[in-house]
Amino acid sequence: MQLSEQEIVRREKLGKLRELGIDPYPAALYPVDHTSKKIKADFEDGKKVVIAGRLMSRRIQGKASFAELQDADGRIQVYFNRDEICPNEDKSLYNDVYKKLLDIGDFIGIEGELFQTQVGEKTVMVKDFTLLSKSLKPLPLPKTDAEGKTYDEFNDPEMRYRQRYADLVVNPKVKDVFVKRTKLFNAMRSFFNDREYFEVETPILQPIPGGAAARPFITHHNSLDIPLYMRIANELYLKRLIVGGFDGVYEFSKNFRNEGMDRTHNPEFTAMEIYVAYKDYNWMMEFTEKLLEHCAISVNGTTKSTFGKHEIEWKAPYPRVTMRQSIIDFTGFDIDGKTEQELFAFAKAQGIDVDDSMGKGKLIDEIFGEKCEGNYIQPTFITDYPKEMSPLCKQHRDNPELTERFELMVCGKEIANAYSELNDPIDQRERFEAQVKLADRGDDEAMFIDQDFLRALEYGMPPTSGLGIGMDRLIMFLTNNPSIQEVLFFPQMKPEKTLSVELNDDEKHVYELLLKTDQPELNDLKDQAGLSNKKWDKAIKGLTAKKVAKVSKTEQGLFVEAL
RNA sequence: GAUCUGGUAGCUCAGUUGGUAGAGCAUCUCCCUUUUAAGGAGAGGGUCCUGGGUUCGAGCCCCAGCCAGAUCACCA
Repeated sequence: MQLSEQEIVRREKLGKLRELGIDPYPAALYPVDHTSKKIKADFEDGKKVVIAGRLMSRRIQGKASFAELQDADGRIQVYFNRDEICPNEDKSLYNDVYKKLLDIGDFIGIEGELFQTQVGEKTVMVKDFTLLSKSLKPLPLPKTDAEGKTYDEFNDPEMRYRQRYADLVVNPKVKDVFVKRTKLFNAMRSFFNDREYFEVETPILQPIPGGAAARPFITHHNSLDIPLYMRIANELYLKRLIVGGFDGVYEFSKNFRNEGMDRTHNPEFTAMEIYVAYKDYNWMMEFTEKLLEHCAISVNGTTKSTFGKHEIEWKAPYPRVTMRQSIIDFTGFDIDGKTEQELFAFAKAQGIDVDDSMGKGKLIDEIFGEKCEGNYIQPTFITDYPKEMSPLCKQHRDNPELTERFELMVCGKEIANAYSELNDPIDQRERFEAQVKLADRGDDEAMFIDQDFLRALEYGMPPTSGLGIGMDRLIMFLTNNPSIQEVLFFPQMKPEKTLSVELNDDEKHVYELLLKTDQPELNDLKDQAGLSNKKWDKAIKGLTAKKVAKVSKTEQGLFVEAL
């Protein structure tokens, strides 16, 4: 492994610390009794504290030094004074250990007393300190000046996502996003638990990937010798539990879809699904808007949030628009009672990309997606979707062409989807069969038939309403992040290239020639090698970089030497 | 999948018809006892993403590739 100079220096310091009898990675617990936040909140002159964290900045002024310690809650200034730390003749703890052997990024523990500097900064006067863990790699540290302008920010998205640990240490705002993410999950949990709905877990490895139309990941179970799919949704399992007699079940479900990746799609993502017996989608709309209002307040302390140039108002209630009305509003076209041919012709005329594999439902969805969806900035329920595109949803009580379904649109994107769940097992079987026909027509997202799910429905499922919320998208809207990667700790990335230290063919060739002659002149060796100028240049530079050869200049000329 | 943009020191970035690579911060050495924009002086540090090509000579031009970002397409 090729180490930078700074990494080598830090490794040397490690050795020197050990020579001084200091273990750079001690085992014992460190008796922390304060955090940076607590110190600032309950400041008291002269109070004794024990804190620990990462050393994040140092301003050394001879026999004294100010530094900043960063812990999980933030930063606190600490003051190192040589004569405080080293009251006796031996000043090495300050002069050597602190000044020379510690680095930014090291974890240290500090015992000290609180005081305020002449400038009024709350500070810990260090009485003793302990190295807790030595950092061998320099952190990519940004700087902020007095005007709040930041320089040298660690802001390359690729590096930030690949090295999220460094991103979190160095960019406090990143940490805030994930704190809010967890607050959102906690807020939802308590909202559901307060209503006595039951959190459950269902299989991630499934023999049939059901509950959504998406391309699954396939894996294989060795002893059963069967294919298994990673779940694309948990809907069908949660409904089985309603069959089993639970009144309300919910699950935060890691789902996996083998599809394209971009700023709103990660191969694994988190959905929340909840199913409540004896309810319908009208009840669920009220439930959803109350839930989101509650979540917005828990996460941001207010019902408003900013997303890009939009301010979103999460306060319930939200407007409700039928899909038919929405299409009339934005195109003037009434889809009611239209044939597939008429819908196809209209879509085509509107310049929407449609093809023969699309049924009526899909055509309507394309028209809605193209002409309407993007216009809903404030939370809006779109209701009553066509039957064909909602195979798990109950037929509308007033119109057999439609279903009792709504989606919640925010900033032109879908963040929630809910049904009055289909519980007629015979109807459900027919809908699955219709999906199979769509699949035969070329719709690669149509669903499989889950016979076991049908069996469960045959035992009887009470009328139930179900809701799914895309948690990643919701947190994007609540934290003003336009990219899903910003709200996932470890977004999926292509594997990093590993650099090989081995010699390539040209380097080997030159190296062999070099070994045959003792310190040849550079130009002679170049002629012998017979490589193009560029290849020669690469080869000799490669050899010197890998420290197997050395070029030295004397009065007689340039000579190459094997090492 | 398409198009555009980018990849240079630990970090953020410059880099002139193509002439052997620069700054600031960080690092190292020395000086500085309540600072806070980063004190003063000096030094070291590079696979210019990879592989080909053109050229006497490529960070720069050409071709192919890798990775990332943005926009679009796809995404019940």
